[in-house]
Amino acid sequence: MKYRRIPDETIQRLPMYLRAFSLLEGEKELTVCSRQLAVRLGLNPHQIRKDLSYFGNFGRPGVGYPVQTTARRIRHILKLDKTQKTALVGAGRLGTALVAYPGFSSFNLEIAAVFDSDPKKIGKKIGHLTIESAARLAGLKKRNIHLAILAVPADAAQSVTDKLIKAGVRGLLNFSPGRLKVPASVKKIDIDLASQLSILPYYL
Amino acid sequence: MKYRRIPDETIQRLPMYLRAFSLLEGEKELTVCSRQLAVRLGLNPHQIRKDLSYFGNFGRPGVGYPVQTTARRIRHILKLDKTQKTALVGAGRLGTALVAYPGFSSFNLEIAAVFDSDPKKIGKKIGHLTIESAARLAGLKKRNIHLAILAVPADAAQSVTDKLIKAGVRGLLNFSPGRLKVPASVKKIDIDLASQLSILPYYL
DNA sequence: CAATGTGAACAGCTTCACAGCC
DNA sequence: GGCTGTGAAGCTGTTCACATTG
Repeated sequence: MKYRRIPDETIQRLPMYLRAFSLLEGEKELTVCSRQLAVRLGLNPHQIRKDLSYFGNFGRPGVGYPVQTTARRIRHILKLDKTQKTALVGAGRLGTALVAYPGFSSFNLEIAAVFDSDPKKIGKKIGHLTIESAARLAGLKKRNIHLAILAVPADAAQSVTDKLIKAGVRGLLNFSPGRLKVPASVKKIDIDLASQLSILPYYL
Repeated sequence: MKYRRIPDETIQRLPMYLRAFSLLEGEKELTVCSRQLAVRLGLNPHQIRKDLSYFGNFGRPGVGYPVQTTARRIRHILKLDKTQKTALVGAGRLGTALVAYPGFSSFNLEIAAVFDSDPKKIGKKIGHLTIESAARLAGLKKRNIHLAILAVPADAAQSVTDKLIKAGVRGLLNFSPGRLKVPASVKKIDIDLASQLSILPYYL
């Protein structure tokens, strides 16, 4: 396939594909076809084939997709073949829940540091991590941490973000509501819990 | 404007608009034009005008949008002009964090009941709510609760969902990964934390 | 003159149809 | 015959230009 820009939507579906392929790996399946995958994931087989084809020829006509190879290749594309360290800023209830969240490890994601600005929290432990002062954010670059999760109150979000970016963070998962300005070189994903929930009543 | 189907994306932006208009209400602004709003929200003025125009004539040419009226109308469209009660299923760390989450109330959203299947947790309190047995989910209809947040482990998600739907729930905010089958009459929004985070390394 | 509302142009993603391969 | 990969068609959402209104 000649080069075409890969849609963001395709990237967003890759973790779903990876999860499915990992499961199939565990089930010792050797190959899987787009039709079976589509049933498992509740989407269209054409979509799956198109998505995977953006990255080269994953499958073999007449056979399907080799489970192990494809899993490996998706992991590689998402850069999840090595553990990705993430910093968490905000050791409130949401932050604490995220540290304990069991879903990250299967994607090779690891929360490797926790920061908070509240002096009373600094030095305390969450799981096996010690809460550090926000002043130490600048050290992230040396620790090779380039991803961060933002779980701080809205009024602190922008200033923390600025510090993170100065410290070399280039990917941000933002739980705080409202607008967060980041340079184009930084990828930001917003999860606004209240907005998401407030959409539901509309459909009642 | 003659009737046209309203894009889902437009609905998804309404909470953002509502938040902005609520803020402006607090600032005692009387009107606001799409250009100002666009700057505040970091998007395109055309987009805002198009979005709002789906619901009738909100604004006045030459003037802008009346802050209070528009806020009220968006609240009405989203059915947030009355408090919307939500059930939370899963009193783990994530569930606990959600009960305490401060962002819901400004949208008139209220977590009004908490359920868990662990007998050790039942009867305990989270904030001012008492954790109830999952067996009591069937009573949601009588309590006039039609929305639910699902924060249970993946393997319990489908069976809980089936119970919720039997109990009359018609809107679901789902935090569990993997596919959840719901009838077309039920609106489901998925928040897959691990998938979201695992997209970030791709862009590094 | 300022700003909305909207048909139309545009862009991007999804679905389709089928050629090519196993 | 079964299944992938892909150009093309179809569809949906965004951006634009401008007529219209205050």
